[in-house]
Amino acid sequence: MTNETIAGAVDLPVSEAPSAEYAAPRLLKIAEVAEELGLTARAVRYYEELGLLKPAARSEGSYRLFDDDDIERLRFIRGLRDDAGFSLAEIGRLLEDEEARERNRAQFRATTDVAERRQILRDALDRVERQATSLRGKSERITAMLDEVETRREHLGRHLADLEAGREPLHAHREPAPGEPEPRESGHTQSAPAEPRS
Amino acid sequence: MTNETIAGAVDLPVSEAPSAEYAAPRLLKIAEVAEELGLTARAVRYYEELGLLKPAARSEGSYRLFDDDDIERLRFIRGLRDDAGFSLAEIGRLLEDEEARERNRAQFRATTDVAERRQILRDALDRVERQATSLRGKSERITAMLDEVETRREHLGRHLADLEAGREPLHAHREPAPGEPEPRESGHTQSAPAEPRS
DNA sequence: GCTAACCTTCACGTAAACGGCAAGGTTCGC
DNA sequence: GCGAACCTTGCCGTTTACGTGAAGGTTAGC
Repeated sequence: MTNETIAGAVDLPVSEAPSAEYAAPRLLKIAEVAEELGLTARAVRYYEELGLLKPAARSEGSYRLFDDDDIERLRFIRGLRDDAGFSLAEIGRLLEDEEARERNRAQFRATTDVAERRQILRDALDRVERQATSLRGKSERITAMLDEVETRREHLGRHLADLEAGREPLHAHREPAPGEPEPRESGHTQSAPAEPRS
Repeated sequence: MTNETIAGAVDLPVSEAPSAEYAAPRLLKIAEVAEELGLTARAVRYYEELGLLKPAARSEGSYRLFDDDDIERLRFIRGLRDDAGFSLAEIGRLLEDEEARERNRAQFRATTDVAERRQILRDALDRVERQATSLRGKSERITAMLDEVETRREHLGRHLADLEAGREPLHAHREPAPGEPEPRESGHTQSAPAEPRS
């Protein structure tokens, strides 16, 4: 309902009017941000409290004001939380790594000492590898489950199509029945109780 | 320490000794299961309390006894929790779907009515598609992040290799610096504050 | 310049996912 | 047949990720 242009509710904080040359960077109040992201104001405050979100900016009367970067960051957080199932602590670590990366880039540019640069790169590489490992674990697990599910879906689809077309393949020649893949015994991605062994 | 053959602590529930022909199905007590899976006994009891795990089997004195299927199920649960970040409630739903699938297969085999079979297949397909959708969301999100991270890693790797080899490519010709990909402006997978626009 | 609507900071409440302890029953080796 | 070790069922405590007021300041429209 409200995912069209939200615009219309905010009009730049009055304090020290900009030189009218900087395109005013559209600052949103907490409820607006929350609405746009499908969060609650409380949640956003909580994320700030945990240090996931920088103090953003405050109005004269200490209202929180969020810019586009903040919103991006919040969207990122929400994605990690909802889609990837990370805890806020994990998200915090990922974001910290992200910031350390920023700082390192500055550091890297600031020095010309090769040894120091090498060290910075090493650190960055370590962090990135930790992130990758963490993600790969989740990714592999989920992909495996997804494959399994997709296989079943195709199987079911074929079955259903057969039935719909009237030609029921009288599966007396040991067809594995609806959703079961071929009886393989190496299972450890299998979950269902599987038929009794004897 | 104890992940070799656990055997030695359990000796089949005495009640009504089997005909000595059924290979005794190795039943484990809760602590043994917990150890093998890296869980705690409390957690396992909690999963049962939530209905994720069937009553398994009880010894004469009401000790919980777990068989291989239970262990598989627990391993599945742990995987979904740790790797995929599902809540126990979500896991419960997935497991219920899994069981509904089992029941449906039995139903399917039990009937020969084409309409009924078609309905069973439709239901199964619906459930599977729900699972797939749920998983795909997570998978895509994580894969996207992983790609991003991998890209950075390769970038860093090349950089470091260059430095190690002594041939520092004096990146004065606008090399993006350590971990930054080419400056693309379409960003919305980006999180870090990005350099000031002007 | 007043009020409704929004914001602020406490502060306590809650659901989820267990941890931990108490009081008592069970198993098992000796 | 007995004690150490393990199990049982409560039941209360804890951490995480917020929800829900309370008490009061701020903003915006009239």
